[in-house]
Amino acid sequence: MPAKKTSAKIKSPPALQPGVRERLLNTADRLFYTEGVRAVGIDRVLAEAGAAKASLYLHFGCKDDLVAAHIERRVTSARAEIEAYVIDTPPAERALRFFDWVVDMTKSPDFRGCPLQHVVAELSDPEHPARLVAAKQREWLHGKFVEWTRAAGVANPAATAGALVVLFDGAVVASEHDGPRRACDARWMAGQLLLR
Amino acid sequence: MPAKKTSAKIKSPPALQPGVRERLLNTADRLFYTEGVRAVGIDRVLAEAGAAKASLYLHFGCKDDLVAAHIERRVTSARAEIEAYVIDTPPAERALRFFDWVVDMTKSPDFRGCPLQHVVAELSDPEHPARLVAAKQREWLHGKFVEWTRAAGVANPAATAGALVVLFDGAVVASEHDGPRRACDARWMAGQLLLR
DNA sequence: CCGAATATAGACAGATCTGTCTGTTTTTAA
DNA sequence: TTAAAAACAGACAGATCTGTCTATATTCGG
Repeated sequence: MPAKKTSAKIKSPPALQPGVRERLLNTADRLFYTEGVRAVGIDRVLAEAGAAKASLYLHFGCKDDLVAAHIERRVTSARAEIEAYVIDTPPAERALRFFDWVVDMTKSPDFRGCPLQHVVAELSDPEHPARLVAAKQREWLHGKFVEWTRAAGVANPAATAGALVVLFDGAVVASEHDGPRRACDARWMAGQLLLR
Repeated sequence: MPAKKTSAKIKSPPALQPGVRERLLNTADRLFYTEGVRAVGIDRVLAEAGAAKASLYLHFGCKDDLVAAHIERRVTSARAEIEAYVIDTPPAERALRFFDWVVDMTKSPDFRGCPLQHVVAELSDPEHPARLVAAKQREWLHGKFVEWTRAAGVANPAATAGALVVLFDGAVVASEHDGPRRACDARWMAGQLLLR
């Protein structure tokens, strides 16, 4: 019996693989983004995560909440990425710098559009928990645009911020369809809008 | 038994209701757009169309092809609408006029985004018949933008056309999330881009 | 060392999905 | 009038979906 303990000790130098919750979320995040939240069933997630069904329902309650957690993770990581991306740029130039990040993102080999837009397309109920998270993120982004356009000293920061939201959405969707060149088009247009 | 025939004659002054194919497509088009192509099952379409399952599979072959027919219909009607909308506008101003149409569309009470974008979000396979139809429509729209920007006499028609594609996509997506005000933002930006 | 918490494994229920097939009824056309 | 074509009605198969439940194994703190 001590043998078991020994093997257990060897097995867990703190964590050889992440905890089951993390594993589930990693897998769900990848599959949901790649194939769509309605196209991917729970059994798929469980199998690829190597987890038990009870674990999923213990940690997330139901599939809808797992989808929401997936969106939540995307939102959190996007915010951190963006903040880090513009941190070394003078505030006045951050709005334009942001579109460099967008271009980079669309050039990533596994880029497949915006998970927030996908979730809105797939889930028609605006009260779905995942959509509530998405809506908050849109407010956050709009707020950032207001902040950056103010810093840039444009004539009408509020209106310009709205325009930049359109440009961002367009860059992502159009790049999903036509490739990253569209994100470059968007960046160029943002420059036109800001540098005057 | 002649009574039956009589009632049949009365019943069909050529067509009191449209043919079954048309009825199916009407219903599918509405449901697919409103709730999503994966969220709506065949039985739903059959029930609301008042049609038999055999009719659906006779006329459309499989669900994927019904989805493609739904997109095809949207594409056809959009082209006709757009052509009609700009017909009385001088060619040089048609690009901008087009964004008036976009604003109108986003103000429609049952506007819920672009069915083509939705289908791309929902169906991850780029070879899905519905996505092939959508891809063609994007080419068509881009071609229109090239035509209109040429007529407008801008410096670089090709580049401007690409930018307008981004603006269009952004207008539709952002309006789906934030309301038609975003389409107005897009129209304003299109004006900035074209009037010089 | 032991009990509580956590995870696994998988059966199960109940619903729903696409697609096929068999009949019956209605419509249409010769 | 009659035969072929079209539509209806719905059973059925087979797969898949979410969510619950039971039973067993593992992990870990006290």
